[in-house]
Amino acid sequence: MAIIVDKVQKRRDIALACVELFTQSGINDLSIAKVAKTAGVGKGTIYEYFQNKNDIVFEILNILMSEHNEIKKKKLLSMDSTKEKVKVFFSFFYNEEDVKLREMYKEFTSILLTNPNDEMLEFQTECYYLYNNWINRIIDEGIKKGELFEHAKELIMGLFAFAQGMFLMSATTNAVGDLQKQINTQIDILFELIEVKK
Amino acid sequence: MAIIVDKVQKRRDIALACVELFTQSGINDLSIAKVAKTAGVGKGTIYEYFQNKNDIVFEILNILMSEHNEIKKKKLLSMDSTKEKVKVFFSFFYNEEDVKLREMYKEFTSILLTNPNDEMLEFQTECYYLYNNWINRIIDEGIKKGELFEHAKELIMGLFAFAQGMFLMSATTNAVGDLQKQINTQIDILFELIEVKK
DNA sequence: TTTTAAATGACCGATAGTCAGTCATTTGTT
DNA sequence: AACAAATGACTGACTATCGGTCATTTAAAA
Repeated sequence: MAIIVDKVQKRRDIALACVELFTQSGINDLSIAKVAKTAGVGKGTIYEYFQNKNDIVFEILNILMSEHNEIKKKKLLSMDSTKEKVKVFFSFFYNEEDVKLREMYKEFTSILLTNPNDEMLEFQTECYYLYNNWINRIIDEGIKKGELFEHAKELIMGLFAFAQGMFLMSATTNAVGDLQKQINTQIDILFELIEVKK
Repeated sequence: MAIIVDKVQKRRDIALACVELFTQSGINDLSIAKVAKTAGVGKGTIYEYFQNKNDIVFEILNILMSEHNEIKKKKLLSMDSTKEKVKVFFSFFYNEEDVKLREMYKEFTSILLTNPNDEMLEFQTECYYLYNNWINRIIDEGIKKGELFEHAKELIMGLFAFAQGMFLMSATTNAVGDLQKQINTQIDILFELIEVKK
């Protein structure tokens, strides 16, 4: 036998070494050669661990995403107001600290729209369910605490799609000035409708 | 002088000749050589009329988009119910007859997310304003006719982003079953809130 | 015949992806 | 302990492809 490396870990390592590279330049301006050099491995090695350039984007997104989820989970636990929780939940789309993740998310979305593979679609689907559950739980709590009306859920579920759509627009047009404001205003409007007045 | 061709028209012609090609294969599987062959011109000629492959996508989208807008405009004029108008307005995202446009829209969005140029961003921005105006006018009419409450507008404006977001999700996950139903249900929910009960 | 816009495809440079060969480490044998 | 054999990891030269350029050709108009 010979050396056995942890394939999964090495894949991560290579991807991690290229986070800056990918978040600074767009994927289209990057060659595999450049990536290999940055990661300090040979070009052939890249293909031992990745199918292609898109696959590297996928791995980087995975890494940044789970980091992000950990942090957000903690943040949400330390909060009381349901409305604030919802706002923090959606802050991903404009938060200064999530720029890198957002850049990768844009690249990844671009890939999903044109060259998806099953693994990527499945990942994105999982994310969707995960976030849906998060919101659901936040709203459920709000209802239990008597802050929100029972019908809150059916209204709030559209919010995720709304935020996604606003983000897309802000990324693809010059028409969205202040994304944070737009999203939070919409949340305020919705809460007017679902919040139990005291 | 020599032959003077209508540059704008020829650009359209070439693009039109490739609509099928682009809507069937993804842009990544298409070479300029193939495009040129399909359009019946030399490779160099392509570059007389387009900056690059993305620019061809842009032209095709332009064509399909304005066709679509014409048709939709007429359709909307022939309708009475505000709610139905709104539903028809958003049918772009799932209508069987708009598949090709949607395919191109996906490709175009993908480009906008990673390699936009100013012209594309401006176009997309114009579209955004145009559609915003359309909805606004529909809702305004509804208010004037006494079908809707005054506050309808602030609620309905989020709908565009919502639909956009739902479309994105349906295109990038396996989690959205029936897009038409999802969108229409959300419209129904909203109209519950803004419709004047008789 | 001259002029000039339009069209062209051979050509070039870049790059994604492959693969035959090398290297490093472990295992088995004496 | 010494060494041979086995094998997975790694590599970068190589190939095929493709986007984009440009010198040349074509043909309409003057």
